[in-house]
Amino acid sequence: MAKSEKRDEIVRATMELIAEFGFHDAPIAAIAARANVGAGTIYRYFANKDVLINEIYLEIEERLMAHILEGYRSERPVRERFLHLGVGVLSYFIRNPAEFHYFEQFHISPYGGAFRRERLLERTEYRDVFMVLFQDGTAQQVVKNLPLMMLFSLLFGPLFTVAREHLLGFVPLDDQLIETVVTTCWDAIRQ
Amino acid sequence: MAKSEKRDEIVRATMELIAEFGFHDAPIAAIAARANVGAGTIYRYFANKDVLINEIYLEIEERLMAHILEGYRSERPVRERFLHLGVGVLSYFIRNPAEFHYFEQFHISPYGGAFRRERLLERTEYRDVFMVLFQDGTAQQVVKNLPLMMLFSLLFGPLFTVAREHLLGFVPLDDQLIETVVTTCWDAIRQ
DNA sequence: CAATTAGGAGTGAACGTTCACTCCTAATCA
DNA sequence: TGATTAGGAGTGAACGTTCACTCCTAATTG
Repeated sequence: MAKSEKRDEIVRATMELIAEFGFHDAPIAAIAARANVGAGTIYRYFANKDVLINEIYLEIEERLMAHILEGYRSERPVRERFLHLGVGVLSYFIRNPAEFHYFEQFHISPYGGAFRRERLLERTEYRDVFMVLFQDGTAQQVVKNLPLMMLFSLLFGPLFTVAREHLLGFVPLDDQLIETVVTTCWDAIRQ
Repeated sequence: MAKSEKRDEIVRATMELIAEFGFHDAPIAAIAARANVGAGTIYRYFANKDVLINEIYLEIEERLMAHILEGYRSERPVRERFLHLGVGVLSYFIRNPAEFHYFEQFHISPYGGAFRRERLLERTEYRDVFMVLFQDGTAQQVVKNLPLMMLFSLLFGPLFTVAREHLLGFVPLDDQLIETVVTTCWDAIRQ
């Protein structure tokens, strides 16, 4: 196994276990077993469990961004960009359940709150692309004039909730319905 | 202290600690200390920690329902009922931060998934009032013809996300903006 | 063969849970 | 009515278990 393969296995194993059992029930011993490495090996790649947990979040964010920015054209109309990004987020997560559950649990837990507070002033690709989109939208008066974070919430709230319901088996999602959900979110924020 | 006062103190302490530190960092010792009871006392009221955690969720749900059903008139038009319930949920949670954070963490964690699966076939006041509302809406063709759980998601997704952003200090919410958020959700689901 | 990396038994701390005991209240008795 | 006893809620030290993390040996690499 190549060096970075081991790191990847640890990340994958941790993500899967926390997605399935939660932060409170994913001990290092279980992570090591699922990753097929020794417990000590984990500490060669990560200073401690908290660092591991935080880094996984960053990795998921990166992969998600890479996916939704594929084919994204910032010169297109606001509505088209909105649909592209919304569909991108939703389709990525329902194709990657473990990443989704991990992402959500992290985001809602005190980890997520602390993380976002530290990041408040940082510029991130993640924030920028959505910020620019919504700013364009309000400037062109095609989007309601609401606080930026509220527009965020009106997109991500439904997306995450629908993804969760789908993954729990409470609502069937296909490409057609994904499109419908995002269009419906657009109906909410459009002027 | 009357008998049930102790139970209430335990519930309150657990809720606050889990809201602030998460499931993984709210040990029984800390709960007992904050509730001003002995550790053993907790086990006179709850069989074990898992039972305690699940019962608190039920209690929050009850209190929330009691709040939003106050003044609810099921004979009024769909839009008016929708606004009443939406505003009720959002205003309850931003006035009760610990309950909100607890509710969210529970809901998104594996606890929540297991809980909802067990409950699938049960009838609950909670489900009924929203189900009837959305059924009326689609029957009267004032609401989009979408799966019930998707209509749920299009209301609760934004509400919870906005509440979270507000409680983390990322968006200021007043009665005026609460009304705006719910109206905006209505724009999403209305035909 | 030296240097680096991996492994997993070992470690002390912290965990949920228990249990022998202490009050305090209220029923019973003289 | 005052004295005695019974009952049960409350307690926190103690228990066995599990945890995150360390450290020394073994394996691998160049």
